[in-house]
Amino acid sequence: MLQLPVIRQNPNWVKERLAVKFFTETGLVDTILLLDDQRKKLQLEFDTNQAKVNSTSKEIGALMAKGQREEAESKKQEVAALKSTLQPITEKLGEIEKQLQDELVKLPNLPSEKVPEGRTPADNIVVREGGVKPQLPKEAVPHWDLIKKLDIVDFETGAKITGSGFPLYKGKGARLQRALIQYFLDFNTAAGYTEYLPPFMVNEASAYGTGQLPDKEGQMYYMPADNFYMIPTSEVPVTNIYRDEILKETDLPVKMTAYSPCFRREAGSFGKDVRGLNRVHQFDKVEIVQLVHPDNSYAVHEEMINHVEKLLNNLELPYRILALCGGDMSFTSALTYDFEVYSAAQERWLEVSSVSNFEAYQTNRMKIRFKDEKGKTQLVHSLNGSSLALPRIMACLLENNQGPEGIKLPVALHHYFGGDLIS
RNA sequence: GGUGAGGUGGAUGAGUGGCUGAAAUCAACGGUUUGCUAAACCGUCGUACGUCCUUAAAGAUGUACCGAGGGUUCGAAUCCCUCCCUCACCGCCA
Repeated sequence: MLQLPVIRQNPNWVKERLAVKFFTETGLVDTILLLDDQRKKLQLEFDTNQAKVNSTSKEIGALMAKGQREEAESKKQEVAALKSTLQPITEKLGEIEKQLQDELVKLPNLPSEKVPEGRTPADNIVVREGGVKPQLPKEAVPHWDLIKKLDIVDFETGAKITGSGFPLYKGKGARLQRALIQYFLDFNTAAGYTEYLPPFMVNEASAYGTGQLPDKEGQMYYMPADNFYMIPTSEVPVTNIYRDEILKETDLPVKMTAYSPCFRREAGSFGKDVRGLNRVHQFDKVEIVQLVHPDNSYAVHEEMINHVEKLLNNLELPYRILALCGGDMSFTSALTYDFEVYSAAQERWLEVSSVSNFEAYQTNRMKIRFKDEKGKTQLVHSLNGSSLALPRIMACLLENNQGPEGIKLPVALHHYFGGDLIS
């Protein structure tokens, strides 16, 4: 959620930035300012009336103590009159506050100045590429054929147990998942991230805090009996750890990492996007999250990108880093870099990580603040990134490293997997 | 799921209708003292939204908030109702 003072101070600039995201309902900005104005007026009115009620009530107490009952009674009537004028004000104030909140939530985060212009994924800018694309032999096949041949992921049985898009990992496939999770977590904790294993369902307040609600409600699995949501990423529970907290400046940066399965309904997906492991309803992911001083967030963003890049280098996968254009960024992000790995048999790039700076957008909703050296309370900045999402990493490892003897794993995984070959 | 006890500021914890936005202690922060550390002493030490004042900072002032929401009352942390959570015991169970 954008900070009201920011909108107040520079509504036109806000509108300009929103245009970069192709957010056209700029009338919202004016509506918000209008509501804010009304709110202030009503609050002043309420406060002055309520102050009178409070002081008169005290007088009544004093009169009663002195036994002056008649005066007390007449004061009581005064209060009653005040309260009847107060009632409509209170109601109106409540309404306006709710409206203001509702409208405020509809505004996406403002893109940073670094965000490239553009409307579609084609406008994203390749920042850099790394690794080497393998030259695959003619008989090379996509991962959905490989997993069948090797019998390491069983989609049919997953569909029988649950439904399509719920893969059942088996044997070395299950083991590879475990190895990757373990490796990623070790890599992150070695870089100073504290490991968490969070709840996989969250309540409404948490889903709202990171911006899944109300924007992406349909993307989450919902458990109506308890009003819980299955997490679409561990970002949700992990960032919410510090909801409504005021940190000390010396606590910053807070660096957290967590593994979790991720649940996504992926309503509306179709075609080659969903083939095999390319897009599934349940997948595993290790996430990194940081809460940082607002002055540092862009430096930290770079640091996180380098961190994820190192991981991909260690996995010996060809990758590229994209700066997402205004039209392709998420609602809540101020700047996002996507990481894609090259899936050699499908001959396409697959997104495996998205590293974003949210500035104060999430933390304003969650009220995650810190006291600066002057003792002033301000919002921290939040960032997160995948490190990494497993299924597509697995798809690429399988496709890119296939050979006559089987799948050769990168050195970094040998220890974790307990071997160097899937055959 | 049942029964009982609770939920107060960073922590402990007092507060059963007005003098309580909240005692006290601890922690934290600033200072004095000290060769250094410790101790001692002094001071500061909730959040949000407004208003006034100011270039701003600071300051003054109002309102709300003692798990959440509602109610009673002139007046609620305090009484009542609903919900949530925590703890203990029982039941069930990985």
